[in-house]
Amino acid sequence: MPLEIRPSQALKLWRQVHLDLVRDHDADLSARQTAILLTVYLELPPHTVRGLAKQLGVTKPVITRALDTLGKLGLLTRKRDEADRRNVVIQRTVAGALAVERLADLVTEHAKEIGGS
Amino acid sequence: MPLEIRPSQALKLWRQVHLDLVRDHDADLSARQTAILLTVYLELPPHTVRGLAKQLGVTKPVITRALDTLGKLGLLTRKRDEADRRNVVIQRTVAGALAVERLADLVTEHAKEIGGS
DNA sequence: CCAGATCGTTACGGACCCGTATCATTATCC
DNA sequence: GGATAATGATACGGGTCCGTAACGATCTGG
Repeated sequence: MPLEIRPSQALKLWRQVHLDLVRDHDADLSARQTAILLTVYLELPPHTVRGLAKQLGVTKPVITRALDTLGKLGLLTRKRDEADRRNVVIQRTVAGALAVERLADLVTEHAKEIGGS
Repeated sequence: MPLEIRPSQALKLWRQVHLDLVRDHDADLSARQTAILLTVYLELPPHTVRGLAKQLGVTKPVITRALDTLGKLGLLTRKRDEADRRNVVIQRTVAGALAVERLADLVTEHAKEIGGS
């Protein structure tokens, strides 16, 4: 049973959520940062810089810089992989989980407000 | 009949669409630009710089710069209001309508892929 | 008319992000 | 061990955006 959304509903939803994100002057993540954050919190670990770069179709420095920013915001952490010390494992944080949860609530709340017209 | 989305579905949808937006190296609009674009195309005209600034809760220069970028991309146009020449009216374009439509399709397509688990 | 208000834009200094190229560290394989 | 490969981080030059403050153009009211 797929999720049924009509184009007009999708646009209304997209707009309302983005309005909230813009008005909430704290969390203004770029599309890349959002994609990284959600990938780390939705997909099974482990997550590496290389793996994320491949999934997003971008270069490694892009991931490194995004991790710098997301780490500064406390939304995730980096740790050396002790098995293979070349790798860096990206780990979740409490603050990050809360931010993801808040985003989920934001979307679902606005979905409720959108009539099925 | 409200639109029913559970939090886990919302997050999957948000991630998949953002992954597509990141991989599509053309249209990487910021959250503010997206909010402006969708407001212009979903809400009734006329749209002014001041009105958009108030709706988004940001300052006027932010809107001006976003309109510069969106205009350079051909997604909308500015026109002097002849009745009150202090005002600037933001108008839609064919390319902008297509971009909005493409975004709507992107969201609805990914919604279909998300199982109702 | 002319002072004041309103509208959108521009100037400026600073911060962030990008893509390419390069680097330091670590593992692999003969 | 030593050459090679792989990983993530960094350097650099360039572009975009931000927030505050100022600006020119235009309307309004006495």
